[in-house]
Amino acid sequence: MSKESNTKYAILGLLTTECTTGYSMKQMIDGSLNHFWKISYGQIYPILKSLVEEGYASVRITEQDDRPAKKEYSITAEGEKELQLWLQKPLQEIQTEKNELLLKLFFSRHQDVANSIDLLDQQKNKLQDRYNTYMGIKDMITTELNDELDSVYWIITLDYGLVTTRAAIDWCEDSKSKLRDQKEE
Amino acid sequence: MSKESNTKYAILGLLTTECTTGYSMKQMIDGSLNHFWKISYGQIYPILKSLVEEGYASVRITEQDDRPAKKEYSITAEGEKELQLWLQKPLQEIQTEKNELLLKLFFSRHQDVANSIDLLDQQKNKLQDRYNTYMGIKDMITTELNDELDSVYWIITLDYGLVTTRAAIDWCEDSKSKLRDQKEE
DNA sequence: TTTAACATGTAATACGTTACATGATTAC
DNA sequence: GTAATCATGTAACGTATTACATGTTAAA
Repeated sequence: MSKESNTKYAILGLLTTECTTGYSMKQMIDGSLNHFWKISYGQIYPILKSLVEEGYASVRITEQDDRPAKKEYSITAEGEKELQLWLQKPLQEIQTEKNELLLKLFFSRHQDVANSIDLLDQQKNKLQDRYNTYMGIKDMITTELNDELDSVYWIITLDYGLVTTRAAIDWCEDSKSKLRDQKEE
Repeated sequence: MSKESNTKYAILGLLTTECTTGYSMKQMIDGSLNHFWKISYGQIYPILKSLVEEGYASVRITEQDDRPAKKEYSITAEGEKELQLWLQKPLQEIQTEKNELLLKLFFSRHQDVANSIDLLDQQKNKLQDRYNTYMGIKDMITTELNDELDSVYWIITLDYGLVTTRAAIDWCEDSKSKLRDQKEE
């Protein structure tokens, strides 16, 4: 049983949105799926090709007056069926996500506490930036797209980023306190 | 500028603990670093070899009466210096962690809401199991190892797992409510 | 005797990124 | 003219997993 990657389904799913070209998919992923998925052109184009070969998508080349020609992909009936099957398939085990900060802290026993606190501050800043970005997107969705039926799912996925990032930010502060307390002892 | 992997430093760091063999490192990682790092034998043994070649570690073969012979590694002065440098190096950018559930939810607009709720329940159960495991380890550390100086860092890394998992569990419930609300409309 | 735990290692494969390569069109 | 955006693609490389391969010792 191979641990089949979901990347293929990310592309297939994007074919059900307004994304029809490899280029626009990349933009969509970098923009809206950014906090839970990423993908490079080095994967997108070969996967699109293979989706056509498998019968899950079709292509046609569209000439444009004002832009370079593009390949427009659309999902086939078979592709939609395949997507449905994947959506209904049970989730795989949650994989451990590597965390550089935690790895460093784990080996920081003989290290100066000041350095650990500095690392925690670095992380907190990065997390705070991320949090603000998500908040900005959420505001945009709730004010501009409140009528869209789809927006519930957008909000849900964004909220995941927000709540877990918030928890991580608070943890940074907590951990700094713990380290300062220990220093005094 | 290559995006140098931290895996080498995970091994180097383990050499500062009671772990001296590839086998015991694997156990340690699967046990105690489990929520923020993982590694396979296919990486451990080649990396240990390369650490020796780089002068960061040394080996000796130890025969045992009751067990198969093992290779015991120790960190060298140079290795410790290298580890220090890494500990003090600024954190890389936080990478986006792929999340199968969020990917599925993002493409669930035309899907039956019941299926989305089912996926959220699956995730919640997995998260709850994980949370309980972390709690068990934390109890063990706080009751049995409270005297150890090192325990602060263990607690901190564990707490990260606890607070982010807790946040994710709550998010699952929230999201289920949101989907149910929308269904009624 | 056979299973589990201890112990080490390599080869094939999968997955993903980055660099490379090309070229059109638009806006400054 | 030149930078930015649009647009597609491949080759080389890095990273990590899995399967394969081997063997010891202890406990049931």
